[in-house]
This record gives sequence, structure tokens and C-alpha cells, in this order.
Amino acid sequence: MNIDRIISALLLWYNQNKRDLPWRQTRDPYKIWLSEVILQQTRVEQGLPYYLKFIEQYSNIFKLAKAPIDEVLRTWQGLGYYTRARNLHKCAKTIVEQYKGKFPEARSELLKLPGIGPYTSAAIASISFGKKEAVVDGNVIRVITRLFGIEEDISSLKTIKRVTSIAESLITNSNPDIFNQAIMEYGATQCKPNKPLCEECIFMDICISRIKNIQHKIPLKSKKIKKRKRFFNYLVIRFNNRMLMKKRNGNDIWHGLFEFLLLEAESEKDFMELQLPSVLKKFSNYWVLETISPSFKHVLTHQIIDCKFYEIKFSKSITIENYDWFSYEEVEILPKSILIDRYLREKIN
DNA sequence: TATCCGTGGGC
DNA sequence: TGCCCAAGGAT
Repeated sequence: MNIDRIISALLLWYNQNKRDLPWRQTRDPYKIWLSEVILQQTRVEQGLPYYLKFIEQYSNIFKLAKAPIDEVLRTWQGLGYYTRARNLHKCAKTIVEQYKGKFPEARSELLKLPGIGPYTSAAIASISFGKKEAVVDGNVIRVITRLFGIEEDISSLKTIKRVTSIAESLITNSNPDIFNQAIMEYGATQCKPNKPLCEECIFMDICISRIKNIQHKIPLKSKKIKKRKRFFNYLVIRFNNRMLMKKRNGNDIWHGLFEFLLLEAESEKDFMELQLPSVLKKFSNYWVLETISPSFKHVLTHQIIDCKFYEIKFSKSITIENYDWFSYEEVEILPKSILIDRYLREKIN
């Protein structure tokens, strides 16, 4: 296949069709890094408002590094994959403390930073520092496997290595950053996962998968995700216009976000079946169950959560280990999952 | 290496 | 409705 022709067609297309996005108007590694982390597994339409918020709130890496983690998580709230936000903050601190606020230029150095992997390191190195490093993301994998008719399973490392090798053979000596962005943009807007725009494709006559009419089967992904069912029962405990909440930790979902007192069960339970904390049994005369919410269904990548909220009003202050009382104004500011946030908003309305 | 981590949109 | 999947990284 004519490599030079692929490259020139792609660059011409990009020059005429690229979307005008804020991070395309700069080489500032801080902004490029921020946009790349936000866009990990995230569509531009979903990430863009968050990018603008972060830039406004944290105009440089020193401000981000100095910010409390709860505030960073609150700004990230709703974007998902919250490890990204915690690593974003960690990375900002590392760069301020160990690199005097300046991003390292070598891909190998970038790779050592938290939250920066093979893709993001190549993106920053090429876009911010002009390094000839080929990015391999979902878009690049899709464009290359289709164009070259690669029918192998992309779950295997071998296939990814093959795609990477092709990407490296394509990347231009001059303006590798533009090539990287061009091929990603082409994958995002033309060579889309569903309904690729083959009728207007610049590679129409050379795309192996189109010629063989197997575009819809490429890239091949063998593994399918199993979703685990979970049953959450939240006790929304109130006293004197305050609510009892705690920060989630451990290896579970929503690490770093705040929630109410959680009683997880193996199956759907009624209130009477729940294993209430001993404090509630001890002070049973000091609280009433006011309302039980309808079931909230929350779908994540590997889980489906069936959730109910039990609103309990206390006439006496209690103490439960690891939980703290928060006023409604404080609750509003705490970082929370969309599930909790949705419940609170429906309650207000 | 396989599995986990969110949320929203498309069909 | 249920399933796919989106500018990945960590473990």
C-alpha cells in the first residue's frame, strides 16, 4: 500500500475538516495533558465542558497541585473513572515538586507519571514537544485495522503491537503531532465504530475491509463484559438539617467520593430485612423511617446497581465510626457519584 | 493477561 | 430494552 498517499490524503483531509477545539489552539503541555486525560474513554462532547471548567478553575499546574483533592473530585464529578481525577492531582503535585512545574519532554519520562500511560505519553510528547511518537488509541486501532484489513482480535497484545508498528511507519517526520491528531480525528468522525462514512471516505479505493465488505466486523473484539448485579441500600440519616456521610475507599467503585450509610445486600431487601447498625437498634426510640425511595437503577461498565434510599430522621445526635455530619450546603459541595447526586436532585424537586 | 474502573449517547 | 462503545491506565 502506498504509505505516502495515505499520509498526504489524511493530512489534507484534516486540514479541511478538523473541528475547532480549545486544546488544538495550544502546545502548552499542561493543557494538552489535561485534555488527554479528560478524553480517555470519553467523547469530546462529554469532556469539553469539563476541560473548560478545569482550565478556568485551575489555570496552571501550580493551582491544580495546590487544590484539595475533594475539590478536584467535585470538579470531575459526573465524568466517571475517578481514578483519573486522583491521578491527575497526584501527577500535578509530582510535576510541581520534582520537576519545578515543568513537564518532562521525553515520552519515557512522561510514562512514569501517574495516570499517564502509552497513549497519553505519546500524545503529550508529540503535540507539546514535537516528538515523533505515534499514538495508538481506539481511533487509531479502528482506522488501521480497517484500512489494512486486519481481522485479528484486538484484545490480544500481538494485534496491538502490529497496529502500533503500522502507526509508527505512517507517522511523519515533520509535524508528527498533526498526523497523530489527524488519524484520531478521522477515526472519531469518519471511520466511526457504527455506520462508518465509507461512501465519502478518502481511502475508499484502498481500504481492504471496505473492498472485502467487512468494515462492520472490524476491529474484532472477542471478549464481552459480564455485568455483576449489586443491591445498595442507603440510609439517609438526618439530624438538625445535617446528613451523615462518609468517603468511599478501597478498591471498589467511586473511590474518593462521598456517600450515605451503605448496607449492601446479595439480593433485593425490605427495610425490615436489613442488618441495621447497632446504634440504630440502641436508639430505636430516637428515629423514624420517613420515606423509602423508589428503586434507582444505575448501570456501570461491569455492574448494575439496584439502589434504594431510606430516609431516617433522628431526634438525637449519634456517632458512627468513619461517618461525619454535613449541612446541606456542605453536601452540595462534596464530590458524589451521579447516583447519589441524582437522588438528591430528585428529592429537592 | 484479564479485569476493573463511570457515564452518557446511539440504535 | 439491552447492548455497544468512547482521545486508557492500573493492577
